[in-house]
Amino acid sequence: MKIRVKGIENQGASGKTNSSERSMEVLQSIIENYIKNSEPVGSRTLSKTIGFKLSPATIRNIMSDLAESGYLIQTHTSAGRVPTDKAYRFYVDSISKKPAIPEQIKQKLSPVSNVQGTPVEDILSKAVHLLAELTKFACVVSTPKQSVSRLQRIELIKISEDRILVILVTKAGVVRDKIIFVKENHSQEFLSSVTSFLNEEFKNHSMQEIREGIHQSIVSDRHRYHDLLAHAVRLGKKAFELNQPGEMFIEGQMNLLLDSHFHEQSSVKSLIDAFEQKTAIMKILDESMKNKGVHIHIGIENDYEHLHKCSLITASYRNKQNVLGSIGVVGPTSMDYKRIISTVEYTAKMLSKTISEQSYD
Amino acid sequence: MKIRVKGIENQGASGKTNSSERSMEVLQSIIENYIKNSEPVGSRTLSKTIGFKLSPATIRNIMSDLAESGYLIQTHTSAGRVPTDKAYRFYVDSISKKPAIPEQIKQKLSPVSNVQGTPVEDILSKAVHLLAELTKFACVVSTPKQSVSRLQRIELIKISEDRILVILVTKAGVVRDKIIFVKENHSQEFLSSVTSFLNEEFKNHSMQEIREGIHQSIVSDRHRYHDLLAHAVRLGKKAFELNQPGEMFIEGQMNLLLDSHFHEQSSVKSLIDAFEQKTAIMKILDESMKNKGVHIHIGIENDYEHLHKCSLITASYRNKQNVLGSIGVVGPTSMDYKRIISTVEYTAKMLSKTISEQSYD
DNA sequence: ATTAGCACTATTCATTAATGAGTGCTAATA
DNA sequence: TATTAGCACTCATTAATGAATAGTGCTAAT
Repeated sequence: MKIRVKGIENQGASGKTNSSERSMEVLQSIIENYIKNSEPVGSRTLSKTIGFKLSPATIRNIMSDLAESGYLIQTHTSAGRVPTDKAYRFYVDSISKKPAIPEQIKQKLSPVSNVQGTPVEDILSKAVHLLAELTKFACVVSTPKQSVSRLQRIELIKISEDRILVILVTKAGVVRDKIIFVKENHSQEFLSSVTSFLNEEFKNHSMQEIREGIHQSIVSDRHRYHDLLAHAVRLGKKAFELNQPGEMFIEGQMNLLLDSHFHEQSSVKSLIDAFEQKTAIMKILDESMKNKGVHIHIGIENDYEHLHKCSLITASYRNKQNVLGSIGVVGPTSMDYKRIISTVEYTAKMLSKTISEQSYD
Repeated sequence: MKIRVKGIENQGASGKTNSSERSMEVLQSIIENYIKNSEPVGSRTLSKTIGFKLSPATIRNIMSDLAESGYLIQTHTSAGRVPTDKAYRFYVDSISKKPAIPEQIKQKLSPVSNVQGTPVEDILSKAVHLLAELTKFACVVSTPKQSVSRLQRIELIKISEDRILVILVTKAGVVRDKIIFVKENHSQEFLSSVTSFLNEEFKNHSMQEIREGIHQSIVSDRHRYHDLLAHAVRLGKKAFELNQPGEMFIEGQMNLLLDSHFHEQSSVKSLIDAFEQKTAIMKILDESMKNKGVHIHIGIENDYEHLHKCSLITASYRNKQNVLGSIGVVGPTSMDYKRIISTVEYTAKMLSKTISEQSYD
């Protein structure tokens, strides 16, 4: 008897559930049991938890089939079964209605929306910190991508004969600064003129646009006669050219090390590498910005090998205009998906709301 | 026979070392051995490592005395001896000449000084990251204290009818921003006037001074007739009032968890708490800013109980004018003090050099 | 189709014994 | 008198053993 796990067909109005439906239910129970107790689940235990509706023997048969189809594995002959990544994928895909957010979580996250005049970075850092406390896993958040952000204001401040401090304020409320080096010794007055020119010219344009368009729009012939503009071009180019790599805040790495699933030396080292490198996780966060909603990467689904024993749950946050970045949780593949997914989703929503309110539109 | 470990007196020009001198040498060997191998050291082993100049039996006697004076303990009857915090204190105090910085370390840290127009925060973050890689322990750095920093420039940027973005640039090169809420709807032109007024009035003053003096200097009667000033006072007060708590960057926490000394659950949890709380470590960093040179806190010497199994090595960094913050390493009490101390010292020196060059003086 | 029963397998746990590193003490030695 | 060799003793670590346990797979009965 082989049970087809995919391609379920409901066999009419029969009161009895057909076998593949039932085996899916069993699989679900196994997964939930394992998520809860982190221990291989056996047929007897399972028979109990589902209220003896099926005998251990029956369950054994079903389990055997599920194992054959790659949903379960045994750590050793006489052990219970453990869900595979394939099983988790099935599980999250089959989640239909998300649980309501418990009042307790809402309460805990309320500081995120309760901010007056706080820089965006601090809001993000607060959010990721709370998320880590709530989920007890490692959490990450990417700062708003500069390229999509639109310019609210640029300031050029003379620091010394050959150095100018550039401050960029984006609509999203992010302030970035850097120093540019120049050959000419401009006066602060002159810089102020350039500043107001650049502000007029580029306010509300995205950094990307500005960077790409800075030749055309300014160097266009109709302007070339003006000396100030020649300098403005040079300074502007320098000011906008650096595409700062997006940053990422990490919180609660230590939580993972307390988690029983990562107790083996090897996986701990993997994780440390993963967080050290950052790029892999950053890439996943970036990816998550492209589509709406919650994104789920389960174990082996991750491209980066060091994350093969982790699942990542991410969601993007945005202001009224743009998707800015995303926030996520890194935990063991056996995490409580329902809870984590809804928590991440809610956090991202709060974040979007708060940042939208603070955005300069 | 009791050996006085403190208050050594060299007994004249005798070619033979006296007994307390010798026991100090033995102690030193034990410590270095333990630092190297992380294993209780026994009399036989020690006799070997010092080239059989003393027999195991003699060493046993010395060890016994050292144990009695509180420099060594045994984990159990038949185990070798392990240095106590008191021993480490003796050890670091007796380090006379610091080892030269290996070329390799200099090389590794060179990116810290190799920065053009990088924000101070990024430099700090780079430095602490490299330090963590070098030492394989957790490292921390505090960002420049706002209170001692002197003002380079303030900018007020109108964001919306009731919100103004304040940007403070300090001489040390730190840019801080925050939003203040106002009742009046000031025009950007008006804000520019206030801005230039505040800049003239307060440039080069420390934040502390500004905060304390903002009543006297502006509200002084001779100015009161001017309407702009009344507003400038209000805005200025709001702009400067928030004493942002100093931040702290942490890197390499995970390193500690790989360290064999922290493998027991309890101490891991302690450490997590310590880093979660931050305040305790922050306090030590602050303390370290008060005096020059490297500061060493060994195990039990730390006020904060969760750090009783750690040693902290810290050193302050500065620009030409002020001590700005400090950087440090958190590791097990059995760390290689010589190496760590000189590495931290060197890093702080590089940091000071780089930041001084970038400072706006 | 389901289930009870049983043989079989592998882990876990406690017990035991052997090993070994290290000490402390005493007596011999330079 | 300071040092050392020798020996009895202690305690942790390790390996081996066996009992208990949890679980499976198969077969036969329902």
